[in-house]
Amino acid sequence: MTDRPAPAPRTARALARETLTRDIVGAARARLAQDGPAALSLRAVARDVGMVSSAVYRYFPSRDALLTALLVECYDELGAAVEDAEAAQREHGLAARWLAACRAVRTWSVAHPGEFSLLYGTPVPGYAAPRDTVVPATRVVRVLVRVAADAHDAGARPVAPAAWPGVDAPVETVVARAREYVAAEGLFPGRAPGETTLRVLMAWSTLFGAVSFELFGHLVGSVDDGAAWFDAVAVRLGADLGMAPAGAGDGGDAAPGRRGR
Amino acid sequence: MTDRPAPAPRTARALARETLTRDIVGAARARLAQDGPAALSLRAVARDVGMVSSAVYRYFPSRDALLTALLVECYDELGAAVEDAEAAQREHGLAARWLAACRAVRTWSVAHPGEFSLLYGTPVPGYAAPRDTVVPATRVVRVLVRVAADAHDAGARPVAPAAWPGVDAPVETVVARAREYVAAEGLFPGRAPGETTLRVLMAWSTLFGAVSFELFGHLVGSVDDGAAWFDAVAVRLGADLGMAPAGAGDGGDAAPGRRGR
DNA sequence: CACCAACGAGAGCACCGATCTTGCTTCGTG
DNA sequence: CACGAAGCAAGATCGGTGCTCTCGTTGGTG
Repeated sequence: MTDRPAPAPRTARALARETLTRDIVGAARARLAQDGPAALSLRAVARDVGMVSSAVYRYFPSRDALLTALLVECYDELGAAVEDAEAAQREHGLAARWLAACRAVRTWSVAHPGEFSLLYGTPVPGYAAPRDTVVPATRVVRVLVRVAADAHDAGARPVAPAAWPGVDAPVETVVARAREYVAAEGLFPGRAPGETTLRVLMAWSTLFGAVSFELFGHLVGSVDDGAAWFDAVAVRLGADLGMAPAGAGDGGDAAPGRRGR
Repeated sequence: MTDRPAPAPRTARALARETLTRDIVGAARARLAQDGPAALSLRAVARDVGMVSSAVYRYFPSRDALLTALLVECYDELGAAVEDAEAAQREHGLAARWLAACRAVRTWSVAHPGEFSLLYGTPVPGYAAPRDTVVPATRVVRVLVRVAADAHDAGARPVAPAAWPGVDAPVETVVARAREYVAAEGLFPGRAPGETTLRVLMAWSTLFGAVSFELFGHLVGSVDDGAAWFDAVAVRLGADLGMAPAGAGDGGDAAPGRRGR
């Protein structure tokens, strides 16, 4: 929780423990990538590392703890992939950053379907994600918020829909908690508008849904080229946030809302 | 596959088989609702119906077959719920129909989280959904397409985004297969526009993502009121399709696209 | 050096899906 | 009506799982 500088594991035992722990996680990672989270058997990973199942319990108190370690590792890997992809486009404008971040989500997920299932699929029956996982889990959406914040700074505004009968809750209260979090983390210059905040959360839901549908086969017969489909989705999500590519329309990096109000 | 009229199970044996099969599915359904699909044990449902595990294999050749039966039952239940909700609003305009269909997706899913996990969660490791499941699985998206088609008929047009650099595939080809399906099923009067088709698929992905995030806890800390959050999402998805509630704006049931082109 | 904690191995528990054999009941038909 | 065939439930069995316990052994340290 606080500082854990890992002060040079002198003893051979501590060193062996560290490497063995990594070996176990690595073997579990391999099985996860191959068979998915539901088929991840503690005994199988024990065999893979040449141990007996009971010996693994010296390193992880339960199968759930091993799952948690994989969870944070995968969350961090995906988060880093998205962060790096976005950062690499920092010179190429908001649209390029948004598109790169979105594409990174799909790229990593398609390359790691088993890990994706672990992160975002059906939770394991009796398993409740511990606190350690929530911070790495937010890295992706933080990138999306940051790009949206810069777009907002550049003048991008999502179009607020007209009032629909029977839908009365104002946007600001729907995403009140999200706005508090964004403010507390300093992700937005000033106070994040409710409409933008909602659209980012919505975009994240859409990205996840699109990847999930593609990976789990809910789009067979409707979409052939997953990458092209995802690009089209990402472009529209960006446009819905008020973004426009550089050189399009009025020449600004971000176009203002498509209709005044 | 062909006609299977189930010609009045005369014999007591066939009747007992039918009721027992229903009992097994019912018990499995109860366990599914309580513990989720991963914890669905064939032995447990056998105990619930007062049988030995091996006896269940007289009725279902494997656990996967039982899962398939549950799958089609749940797909049909969700599909019927969405169809009924939409049909009930047929007199109240397109926006009301769209909102009702969207809400029905969430309502059923929140009421049946275990079943939702089975339908849309991580696929069971070695399980591949058989052909019997694809038709019931499409009922929800068919409703969405039908409402979008009627909205298109009334003049609703989604806004096509500006061209983004690096994204070149035209919309029509991205959703070509979906358009073929829609045309073959006669869901759209005339040929469905690519932009509308894509937006419907996108909306379905968003609805699924929003429900999934809420059910699996990916929104804790960001959204408190799941129903209000979902309403806000559904409204924007409808607006992105070009819909507007009756009486809003120019008074039409569906407003034309918010910006010319 | 002597002690103790960490360690790996093995046996064992309860549970799982799936298969096979063994009798018993019921059905349809000669 | 009777008898064979088919359907049926039960039990044993097999390999697998997560997890706990008890052993020797080994490594680090007072």
